[in-house]
Amino acid sequence: MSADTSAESPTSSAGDFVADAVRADAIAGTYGGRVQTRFPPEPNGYLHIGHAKAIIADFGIAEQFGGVCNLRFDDTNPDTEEAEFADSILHDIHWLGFSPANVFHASDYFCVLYTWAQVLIEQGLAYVDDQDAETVSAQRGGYGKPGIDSPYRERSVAENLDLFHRMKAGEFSDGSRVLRAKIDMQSDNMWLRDPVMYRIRTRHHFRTGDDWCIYPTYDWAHGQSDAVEGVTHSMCTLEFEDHRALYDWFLDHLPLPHEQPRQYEFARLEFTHTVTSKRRLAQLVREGRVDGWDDPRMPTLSGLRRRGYPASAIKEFCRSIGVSKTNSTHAIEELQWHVREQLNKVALRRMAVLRPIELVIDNWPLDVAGNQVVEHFDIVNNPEDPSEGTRSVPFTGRLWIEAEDFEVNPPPGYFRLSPGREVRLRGAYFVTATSAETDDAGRVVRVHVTYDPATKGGSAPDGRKVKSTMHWVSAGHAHDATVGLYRHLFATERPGETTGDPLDDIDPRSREVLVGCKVEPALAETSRGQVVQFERLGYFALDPDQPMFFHRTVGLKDEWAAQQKRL
RNA sequence: UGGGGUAUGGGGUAAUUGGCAGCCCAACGGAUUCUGGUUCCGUUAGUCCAGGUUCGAGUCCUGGUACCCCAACCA
Repeated sequence: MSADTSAESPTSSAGDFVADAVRADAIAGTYGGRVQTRFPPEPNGYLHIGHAKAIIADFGIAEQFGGVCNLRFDDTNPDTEEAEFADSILHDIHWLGFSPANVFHASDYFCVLYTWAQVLIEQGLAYVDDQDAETVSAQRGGYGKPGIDSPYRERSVAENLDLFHRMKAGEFSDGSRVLRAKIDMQSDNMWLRDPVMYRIRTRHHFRTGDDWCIYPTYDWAHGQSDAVEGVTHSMCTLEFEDHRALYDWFLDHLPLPHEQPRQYEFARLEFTHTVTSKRRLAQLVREGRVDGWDDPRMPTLSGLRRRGYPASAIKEFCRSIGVSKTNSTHAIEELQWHVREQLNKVALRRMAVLRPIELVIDNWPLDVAGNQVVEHFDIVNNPEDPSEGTRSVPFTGRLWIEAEDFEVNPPPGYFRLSPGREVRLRGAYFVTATSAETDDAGRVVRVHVTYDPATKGGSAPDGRKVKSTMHWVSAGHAHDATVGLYRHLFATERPGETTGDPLDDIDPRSREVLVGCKVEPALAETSRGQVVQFERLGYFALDPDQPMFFHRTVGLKDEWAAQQKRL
């Protein structure tokens, strides 16, 4: 299936029941062939990987059927929302490669919502309740237990209208009154037990300023905003399934400018070892456990971007998992597979040594001044893409190699360097180990080898093979760099497995930083922010904010550790 | 305790709507390879349970089981 290796190559995408619904509507002519969706984030934090699924579903459906998808900020709660968050959200959507047809805000409709609330009041379908939140909640009853009517439920239309106007005028204190829909306090669906539509909140809103002191709730704002905009298919996550009856109820009683939209619910995207809860991510930022919303350890889109995840990998992953109603937790490795898949085609290859030991070539020549000869080799930048060309890498008789690339007593299946064995130094020469020096603790610190001048460039004229090709960095030319290895972002988040403070679950070993690893000089020419593959070590992103600091994006095959264990 | 949902190999996701259970990841085996990467070939393994209808059931019927969501003036 590699005939088409372009980034746009469509992999088989999983099924999508919303697409089926759209098709059915097209056949039935429900919306006159119109398809309109919307992505409705609340600007109270940065977008995380979980949102990517919704973005791709919303924009994807519109794209697939030649419809439009708008961005609509669900900014109905002035307590938590900020312009900074709205900006970051728009930026992340663009990064993923989508362009909203329009950028709307629920707050654009505060006036319509206010008018429509009066429409409901006039029909006797909404009333002002003077009770406090606790009382209202208690009266709501419980599962299997009916609720009881508020004593204010039967107020006259005139009185409700008057009270509602005065709520808006700021005559009442915060929390002293609410506007409620008059539906059914006996309903099995808790959301139909006279839900709150407006609450009094004397607060500054980041867009409407101090124009309002009453704010609509999610339920009163969402479906109505969809209806005003002309949305046809309104997708949200599974926990809103019970709200659909309310969504429909409101719209059934209002003078809508378009055909009535319908809500569809799909399962939220969850990963192993990953926190996808905006509340907890906000907590990490607030308490300074991370450097910010875009910290590379964060599962936010901005964090992943900084970590080197290509947007295409995230999109391909989402397409592969489809849109279904089954609650499921995806192995984070699955996302990483897509990251490697994309990166393998484009990441430049470089050599680096994370845990260096010295390799001395005893028969390496000296020049007339008695210094070691320096030879330069042209090494291919990306074997997957010859057009990336080669780079010149200096080579001498004193090199750094990876500590784990040498074993005094090689276990079975180990085919790198060991005494008497010949291996290839990538792009340079074949070398054969002769002896090793150890420190006081018995660790190998220096390996002595001899090289075969006939194998210059890395291949033997007599056709003999070696079982291993190792990476290396010239000791006299190496740059020191710092590498951050992110083992796990956060602890496993599984319902039932979490006890106490969520932050206690974070693995303190989640970040391992290696200081002073050795990288080849050509790395310095690689532009910042780019992802390179360190030969055999995995993919690393050069942090644009920190000179010579690399974040591990993903390993090649993270099973290396397991293989080691088996040996 | 009432209501709303969901169940397909180890993890996900399909099945022309009643017609050979397919695909991706993982695992395992082999081939290629100047990265223990990539690529290629192959193997293992699945319809929640119990009945029923039918020539034929993942799909339809009956009855169970498990898990998720709902009693915010959050979204």
